[in-house]
Amino acid sequence: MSISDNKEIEISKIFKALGDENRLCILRLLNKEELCGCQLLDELEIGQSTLSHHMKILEEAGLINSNKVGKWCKYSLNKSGWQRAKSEIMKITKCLGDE
Amino acid sequence: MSISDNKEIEISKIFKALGDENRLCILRLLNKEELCGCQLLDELEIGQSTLSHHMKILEEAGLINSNKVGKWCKYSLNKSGWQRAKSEIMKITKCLGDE
DNA sequence: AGAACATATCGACAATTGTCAATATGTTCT
DNA sequence: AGAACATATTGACAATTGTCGATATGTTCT
Repeated sequence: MSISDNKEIEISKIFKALGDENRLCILRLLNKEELCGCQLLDELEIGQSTLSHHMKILEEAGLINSNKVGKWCKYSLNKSGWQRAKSEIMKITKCLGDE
Repeated sequence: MSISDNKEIEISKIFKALGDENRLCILRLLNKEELCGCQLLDELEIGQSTLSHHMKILEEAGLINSNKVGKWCKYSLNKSGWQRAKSEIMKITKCLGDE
């Protein structure tokens, strides 16, 4: 469950969360499938505490959901944060004629 | 003219550029109209050198164009960076069913 | 109960970032 | 030429961020 669905999330927080290579990599991996932390660790060149830190930032930005199942924590993409990021981009670029 | 149109711009650089409140504010202002630095300064609570720094980051990310006209520098939104940001978001969230 | 595992938190540290004042560069006007 | 203006650059500094190792918490298995 996302802890931030009901909060007013600052849009800059979302973009900040997207502005790190490791976090973008995590998001691309989660696009393919739901994964737990230890699976993500296999794919990335970072330590466990660093991963945990990144997941917290992504969750607080509303970009992912986390679901504790036994000793695992399964992470997946959360639609609402993405929707906000996209609509903000649409809003700012509307004079450019999106297509 | 943008100095970065012909360069390969990293996607995280674009999101980093979007992850600052002042820069988002600048972009929202430029959405309404082309503006020069001194006009932007009137709207923001930052010093001139700080503004110049932000404009450089936005330009290097490919999000704005700058056009020197006499002693003024006129800034406007640049389509290509926005297109990349949007298409990256679309790519990562395709499993969520964009609409 | 104890071992092995998954994740979170804490404290420390280096790197990056946002900001400013001062200065430099370049333009326009008198 | 000199004054006034617009912007860029430099150097300094504080705040934030990404990273790690160590430790804590909680779960599963034997």
